[in-house]
Amino acid sequence: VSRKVSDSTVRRLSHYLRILEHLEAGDAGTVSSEDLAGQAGTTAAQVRKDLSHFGSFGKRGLGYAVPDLADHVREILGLGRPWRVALLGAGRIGSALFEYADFRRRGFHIVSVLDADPAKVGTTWEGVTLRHPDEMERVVRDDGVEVLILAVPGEAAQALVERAVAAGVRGVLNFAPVQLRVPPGVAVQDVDMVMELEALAFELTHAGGDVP
Amino acid sequence: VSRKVSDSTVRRLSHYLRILEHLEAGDAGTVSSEDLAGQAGTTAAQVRKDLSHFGSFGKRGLGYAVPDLADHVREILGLGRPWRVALLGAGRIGSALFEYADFRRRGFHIVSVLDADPAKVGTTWEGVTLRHPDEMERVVRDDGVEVLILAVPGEAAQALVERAVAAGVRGVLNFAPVQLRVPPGVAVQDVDMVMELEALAFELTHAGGDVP
DNA sequence: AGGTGTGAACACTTTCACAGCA
DNA sequence: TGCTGTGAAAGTGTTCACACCT
Repeated sequence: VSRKVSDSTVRRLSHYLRILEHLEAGDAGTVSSEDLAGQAGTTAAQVRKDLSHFGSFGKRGLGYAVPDLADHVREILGLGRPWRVALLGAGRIGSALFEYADFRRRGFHIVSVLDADPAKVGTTWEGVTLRHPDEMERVVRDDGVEVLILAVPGEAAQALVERAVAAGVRGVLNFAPVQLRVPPGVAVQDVDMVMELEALAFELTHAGGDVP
Repeated sequence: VSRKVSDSTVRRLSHYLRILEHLEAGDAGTVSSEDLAGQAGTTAAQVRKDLSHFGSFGKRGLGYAVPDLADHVREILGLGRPWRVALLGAGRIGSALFEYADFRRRGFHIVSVLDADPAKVGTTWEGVTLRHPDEMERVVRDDGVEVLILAVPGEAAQALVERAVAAGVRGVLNFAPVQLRVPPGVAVQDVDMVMELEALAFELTHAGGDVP
């Protein structure tokens, strides 16, 4: 028996979690779907529907207990355990991502870094020694890598992903502007900043409302 | 008279454009919706429907002329002219974005950089002198800034956006993990890398298919 | 009262299937 | 013939409205 949960629902859950952690840090012991919706920029019905796919976490007439709901959402998203992540590409974007503290805060630990630049291979970043992509298979196996953050220029992306997947990686966060081909069972999330800017350009261009 | 175009359609158009520019660089003088769909990871019907919102660009029995269609898509997305962009936040992520060549290639020109760090203010990056956010209004006016890339730590985001918008900015590409409040007529696109990783974690966790 | 959980109504998107033109 | 452009059908996601619990 399986119910499909939409991608938008998952994204919203992630957003709710951010807000809940904010509330946890503050005083609030309880929130209503109305409150949460307000802060997340959605509707109360949407919040309740999203949560209802996974269980009944609220108390009627009261709302949701903040720490309790936060725990549930973390569990739903699969954040109940740490994730072992490899960073592929130690260039500008790669190094920025490596230092991005919010990843670790949510349990995503960058345990390996790979880069083809001989000047970088062998150096150490906060205790992680940079390796050459030739060592992909060994690194994935030895470090127990589950997820790959792909921040390489683009031409090399597909070949590297194939090796990573063959070695056991099951998820890829892809910053390369290419359509990756992966076998079934492997999850890919694309981050395309040019696409976002273009969506913005479109909105601004067609601001008046109508399209020919 | 106004037809609404869905966000997903716009994202796909951006994707098509990337593929078309690839084809342009190669030999291909013409593509079918089938071809394009294959490379974009969608269906032929979807491609045709997406394009049909804006006109009839193909020839029946033949397909689409590549350079012609590329031009049309560029025009649709609002890339027919350059865009003046300001970068707010010259930290790790900000500096990576500044050097991201694909922005310029598509006509997004970073004409101003602002950062609160006194050690950075006054220095010059590829001909752009870093300014302090206090000068926001002057910078937006003098440099003709239309779009803001927001790459600041998060607490400061809302206040800075309000000033930028008041000064005339109409679009924001937001990397700060906060829900920005902007007046109607201002477009915001959020890029949340933690959310992407969480979507990945969710997929991997619920791989077997079913949800309680 | 007050706010959740949810089936049913609604809105939007994608897919189908085919008429129509090069 | 081959492939586009497009109404109609199917499928998905969102909103409504209210029964139900505390």
